Amino acid sequence: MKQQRLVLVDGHSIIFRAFHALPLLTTRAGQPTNAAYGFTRMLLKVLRDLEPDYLAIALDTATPTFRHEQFADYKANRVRAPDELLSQFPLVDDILNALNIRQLRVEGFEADDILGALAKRFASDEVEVLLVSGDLDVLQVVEKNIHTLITLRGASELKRYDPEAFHDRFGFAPELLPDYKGLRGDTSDNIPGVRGIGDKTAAALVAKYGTVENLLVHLDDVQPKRAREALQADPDAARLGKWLATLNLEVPLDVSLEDCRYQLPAATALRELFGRYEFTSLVKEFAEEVESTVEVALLTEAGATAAAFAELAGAEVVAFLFDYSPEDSHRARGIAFAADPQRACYLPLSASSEETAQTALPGFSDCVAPPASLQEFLASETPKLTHDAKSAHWAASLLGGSLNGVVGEVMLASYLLTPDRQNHPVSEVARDHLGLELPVLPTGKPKKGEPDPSAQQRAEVFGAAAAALLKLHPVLEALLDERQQLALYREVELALVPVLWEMERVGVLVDTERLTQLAASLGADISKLEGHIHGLAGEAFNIGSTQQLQTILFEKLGLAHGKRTKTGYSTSADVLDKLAEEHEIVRKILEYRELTKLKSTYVDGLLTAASPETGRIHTSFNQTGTATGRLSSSEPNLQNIPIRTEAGREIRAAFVAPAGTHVLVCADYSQIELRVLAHITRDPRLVAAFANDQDIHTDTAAQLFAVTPEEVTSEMRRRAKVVNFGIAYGMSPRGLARDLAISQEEATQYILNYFATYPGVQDYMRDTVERARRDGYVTTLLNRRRYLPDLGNPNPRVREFAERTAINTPIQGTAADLMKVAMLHVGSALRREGLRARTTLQVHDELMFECPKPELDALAALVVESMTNAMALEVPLRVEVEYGPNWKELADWVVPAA
DNA sequence: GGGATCACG
DNA sequence: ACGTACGTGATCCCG
Repeated sequence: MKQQRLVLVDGHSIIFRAFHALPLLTTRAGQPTNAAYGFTRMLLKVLRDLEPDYLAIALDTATPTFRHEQFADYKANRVRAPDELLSQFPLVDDILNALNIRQLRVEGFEADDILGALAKRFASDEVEVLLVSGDLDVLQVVEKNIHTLITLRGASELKRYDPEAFHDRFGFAPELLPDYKGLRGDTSDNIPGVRGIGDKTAAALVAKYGTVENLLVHLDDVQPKRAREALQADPDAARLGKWLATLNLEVPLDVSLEDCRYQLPAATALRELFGRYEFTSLVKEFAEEVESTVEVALLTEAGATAAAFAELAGAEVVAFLFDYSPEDSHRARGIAFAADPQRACYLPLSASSEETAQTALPGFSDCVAPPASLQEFLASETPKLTHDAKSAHWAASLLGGSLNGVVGEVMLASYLLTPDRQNHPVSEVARDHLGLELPVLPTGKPKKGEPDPSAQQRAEVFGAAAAALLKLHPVLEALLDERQQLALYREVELALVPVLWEMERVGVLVDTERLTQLAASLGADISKLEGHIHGLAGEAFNIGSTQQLQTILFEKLGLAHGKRTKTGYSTSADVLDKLAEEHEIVRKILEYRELTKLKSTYVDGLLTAASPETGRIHTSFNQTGTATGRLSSSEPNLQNIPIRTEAGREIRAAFVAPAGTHVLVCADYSQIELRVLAHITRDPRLVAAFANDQDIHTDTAAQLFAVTPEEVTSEMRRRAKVVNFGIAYGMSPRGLARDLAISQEEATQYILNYFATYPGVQDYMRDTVERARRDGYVTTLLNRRRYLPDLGNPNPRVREFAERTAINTPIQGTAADLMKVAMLHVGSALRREGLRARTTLQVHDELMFECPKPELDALAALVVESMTNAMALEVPLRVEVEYGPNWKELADWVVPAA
């Protein structure tokens, strides 16, 4: 039988070598990766070159070893590893787990000891052992069936030592290495050695006398004289040095050869792993053999186009991508589709009639309406894959048709796999998961006079991308399946797309006249304030410039400055609030800030966004924009319309229902995050408070201040509310102290009281962080996942931030899961009941509807039912419904008497 | 294009 | 001694 091969790697020594040999690479997010990358490369090289049957990695532990206990100076000269290196150990851990490599750690022993011990234990004529290290120490166990490979030149090459190679280099037997090292010392381990004996002498002495002990017996004969005197002066140095350099082979480690049997995971998993850490070249190395090119047909005449669509009718699944025009992000100037990964078609589409030819492709400005065959294809139930289905709904609609049959969406699948990514372009997702380099259009704006990329170029790029979707989507689904996220993907995210599309399509009605009046009155107030402020300052200046404002406030007027920013002293509202008593100008500036913000962002912004024909605003609900699973809203953002100040609420008055015929209906989840917290923590008191429908802040206040609920004052309740609020963010005593304007000691006491009251919450915080550190990620109720590599970051600020994120994400993310499910339920209930009411906005814990007046009670009942029963938690969910003519004047809806 | 500021949950 | 909660997006200024 062929000799089996066991490879044992000294993890730390390779990681250190890699760190120092490679420039400081980082991910886009700033996580250093050079050591993890170099280490991974080395492992892959070992796997490829050595083809081990068995493989394990030994690692040092943080605890001191028996060597430290015996010799305080052992490795005492080592400087602490830099943060950039320490922060990479969690990555290495994750990589080893993902590669399925057995990790060996034994407290009190070094990786070297483990390598030596296992080598001796398993080496035989049946099993060859290869030790891989960056240190020479392991060479001492080299023998017939134990060879070692030592890194050369950083970590890119390995030199192999068998007994002969060892003898060639050192001139004595491998087992005498500790004797040699004991004599000459080792500066890197702070082994002193015998003063006056260096490399050459030590090697000669060991070659002649063998062990240190034998050498000391024959001390009188030792030549040269210098060495003899050195040994006579300090014989213990040699004994100690040898002892330190000798591997301890008595490692208590229960591991069998079979435990280490090794098989590299599938290429798909490797690409996902390497993609996560942006090891782009490794992703490429594990790329599938990609067909050289995709054959793309540019459809320019009706016959070929009709034939191409006819062919799709019977396809199992068709991938398509719209090519959007830069002027109007929802209008398509072309569509690419593919039913076969090697062949794609691209159909240029004309600009709509009211537009000029400038958005049309060169040579195609005379195209008329899109062909009926395209409309039929999009509207058909033919199973379709695309990248961004909601935008595709828009495009199909602008083409005068509709879209059906979407069964897969690469953007959403990629989002669930890596929610931290800022965007999910097909080209990057394909690179990460297929190792496929897709062609891209020339970057940057075309220079003046140059035409846009030609239709042919666009056809190549979009055709190749559409074809890639056919291969990409199954890979993403397989990864989602492994992570148990298929249900979340298909039944929540994918199902939500048409709901969001419908909300965007319907839009919200704004009262543009009211906004215009508001613009005028704000404008007048602002210019009055401006004059007043300039007068108080004694000169005209730009109040909107923080730099000019700093000069006026802190230099000219000599007001006390607070915290610094990168560019000078802060003029933020919390700093100005503290100065408000000092000088009238400060109060006026705060007022000016409030009004200019309202006017520019909201009044003017909303007027620009409103359609001149319909008065409606069609925001975009971004489904892949947050790391927690929430939606975001943009162009314009309708999730941050003012509510906290009286002037701000005037903006809400401009969000209206069609006058006379409709009402706005707003449905809010009450205390959604605290209910989720109660569910996740199962904390008895928290659960009971919600089960009994108590006022949670009053309940908390009663506990924090040790009074009965009746004795809770409004101030106590306010403070308890701040505490409850902060808990979900992993607040610190300092943050709480600042928010409540109390001492840190007092804040600490509040938090201690809180945890004493709700011990389940404290357990949750501890357990969540601990588990996240172990797994590398946190999850929500529906198994949404967020990776938190910074949990191992040695910088306390960075690490603690990650810890708070670990605490907050399951809470915020579960609430987001709940709301998404509720929206789906509401959507199907509206359809089932045949109501004309429409969902128009979602603001995280709130849904807004535009409702025909006669449907008010039916809608409200339906919404309460759908939202309340979205998921069954340990605590009941409560929903409050209000209605009115606009978003400011709302009245409570109550269940009508039967 | 980045930083400061401020609107929301 | 040091910076503060978690998650977003829009606007303005300024280099």
